[in-house]
Amino acid sequence: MAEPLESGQLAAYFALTEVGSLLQHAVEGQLRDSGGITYVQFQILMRLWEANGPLRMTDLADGIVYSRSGLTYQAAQLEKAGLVTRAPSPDDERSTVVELTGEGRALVGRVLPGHVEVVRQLLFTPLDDGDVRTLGAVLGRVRDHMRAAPPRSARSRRKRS
Amino acid sequence: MAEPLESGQLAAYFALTEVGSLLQHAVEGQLRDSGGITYVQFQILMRLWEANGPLRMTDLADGIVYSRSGLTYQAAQLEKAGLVTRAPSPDDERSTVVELTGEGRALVGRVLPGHVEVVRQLLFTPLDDGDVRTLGAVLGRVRDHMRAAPPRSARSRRKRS
DNA sequence: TATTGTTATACTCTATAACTATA
DNA sequence: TATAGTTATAGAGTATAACAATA
Repeated sequence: MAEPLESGQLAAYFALTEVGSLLQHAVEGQLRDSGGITYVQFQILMRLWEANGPLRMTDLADGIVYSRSGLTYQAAQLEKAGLVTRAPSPDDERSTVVELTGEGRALVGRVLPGHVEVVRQLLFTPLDDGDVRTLGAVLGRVRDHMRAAPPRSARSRRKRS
Repeated sequence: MAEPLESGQLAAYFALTEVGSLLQHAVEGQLRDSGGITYVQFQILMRLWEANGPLRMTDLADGIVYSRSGLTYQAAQLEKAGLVTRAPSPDDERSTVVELTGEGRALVGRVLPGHVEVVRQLLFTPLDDGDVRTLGAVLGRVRDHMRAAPPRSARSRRKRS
């Protein structure tokens, strides 16, 4: 174990981290300027937006790598900003369900186009359709692999099944 | 402007962000456990390690998206930990040159194999050589494009030419 | 005057542990 | 006893602006 990566692997790894980093910073700037929200908050709002309905805190936490207290903090911020509501779940009194307000939905609608534009210009401008398909396929495979083998940090409370 | 992304683009974008995020978290855990350093600190050490000699603060800042004061802070942390030295440049008295100490070099040597192993297991296990080549080529093109068109945040002091 | 870097400050974010309440 | 979530606290990281020194 612990042989060095091949140079091709190293190049791919470095390119991936640099692209991810530059993209994230550009996106963070756009989100701050156009909506006054952070990237984490945007992720939370997007999950709620996609869900098109209320989600439990636990469901929100899955996929967004995060401590539970951190999520509570962010949910409180978003609630203060009037973008989401929190209420006890009818099904399970222990759970809190979070839902997008009209204002939250409006904010996503206002912010998303610019977000998409940044991503398009930075990420997709130099790629043709074949590149995009390939990229999606390869990274999709990697993502599935990562999800299946979650060594995350072996530090959090046992998650799910 | 502001048309939605094609679904293929969206899939590629989501896969990229999720892979980047999961990978970064896994790597952060490994760096903390094996070397007691953060990812940012690791990036700084790696740049110095690759440079194989002293670098000015400004050179260090390039490539690591970062405010200058943030870099000063991290360099101070690394100096306190005995991993780097800082000294005024002989060429330009305004500049500070940062250099890896023996201890810093040893730390990189100690941490890098495990780092590589995490990356290999998470990122490269599900990929064959062709995938890796393609991924590196496509992302390399994106990276070059991003470097050329740096809208970063149009907020920092003008950088370079 | 422009550039390099540091400092002071204030704020945001994050994690850990302790705690409450429900299943 | 286990699970869902919150709170308290404390620390690390970041950015902005003001600053000093050199080119």
